[in-house]
Amino acid sequence: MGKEVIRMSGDDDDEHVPEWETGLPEGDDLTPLSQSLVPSILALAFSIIPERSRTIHDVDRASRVTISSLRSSSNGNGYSAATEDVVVVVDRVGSSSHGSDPKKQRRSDGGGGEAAAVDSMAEEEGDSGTEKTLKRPRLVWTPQLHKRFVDVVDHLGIKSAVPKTIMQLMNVEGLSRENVASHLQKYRLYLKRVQGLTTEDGPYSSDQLFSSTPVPPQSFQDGGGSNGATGKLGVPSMIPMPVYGNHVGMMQGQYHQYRDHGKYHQYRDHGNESNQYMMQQQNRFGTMVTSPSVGGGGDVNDK
DNA sequence: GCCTTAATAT
DNA sequence: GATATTAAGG
Repeated sequence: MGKEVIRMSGDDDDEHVPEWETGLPEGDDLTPLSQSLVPSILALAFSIIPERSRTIHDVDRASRVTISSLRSSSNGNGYSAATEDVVVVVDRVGSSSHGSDPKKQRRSDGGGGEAAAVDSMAEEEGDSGTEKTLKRPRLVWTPQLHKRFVDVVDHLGIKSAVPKTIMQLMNVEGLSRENVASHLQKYRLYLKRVQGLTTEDGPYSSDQLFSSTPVPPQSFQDGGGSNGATGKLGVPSMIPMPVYGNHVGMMQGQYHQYRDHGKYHQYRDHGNESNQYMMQQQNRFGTMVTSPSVGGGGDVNDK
């Protein structure tokens, strides 16, 4: 349990999951998920190779990779989705579900194991059912999750990216507005820092310092460390993630689901409602991370 | 009510 | 020490 070896090699499977694609818009109908977060000039200065804008196809591909990997490794792990109920929509506990929610739409059937991460670690409180009282495990922003976050923020524009909107666009079950807000806070701090270094700060005094950390080597992927998400680079560990093709951490995603937050719908239209097309690429891969090092689980932490 | 900022907990 | 969660202010 303590270790899930992730291997992303043969990623070019051609496994499609038709069910998930029905109803989804064509890739060409969608606007690019993101654009380069770093201005070209800046990128040039830092020797960052601008990546092409991502499209739904990219996301789809990533999803497939994830799925295939899950399938191949689902045996050894306890999180193999039982059979059905994979998608868990936790928001609103008592509400009768209607089948129209985009979130619920995605259903995987035996085999695929994609669903919310509700992980269960919530053993302590009694039982399932009262998600409201459950304590939510600490959310771990995996590279993938973060990437998605960045994509969305980038898509919205840093100025209009607010927690709620971001959360909606990310469309990740179990992710609360608070989670996003917190992460956004950190992200803004990071951006500010970067900007400070490049613009107002003198010439290129510390550019080198920064350019040396365009991408975290592998510190992100910690296998057992709880939040080792960041090594100790001299810089904030949040990097917009040029990591494309570096799917190393793809599987490790795991976030947990917490109390119901689902209370809002989407009343205030921000003008962009083009969401939904983002498929969830990482949902419940149950690994736990949080703390105790070893499979254990018990990290109930929280306060 | 939501967003931002600050403090606290893990 | 770093990151996430929680609380308070705007």
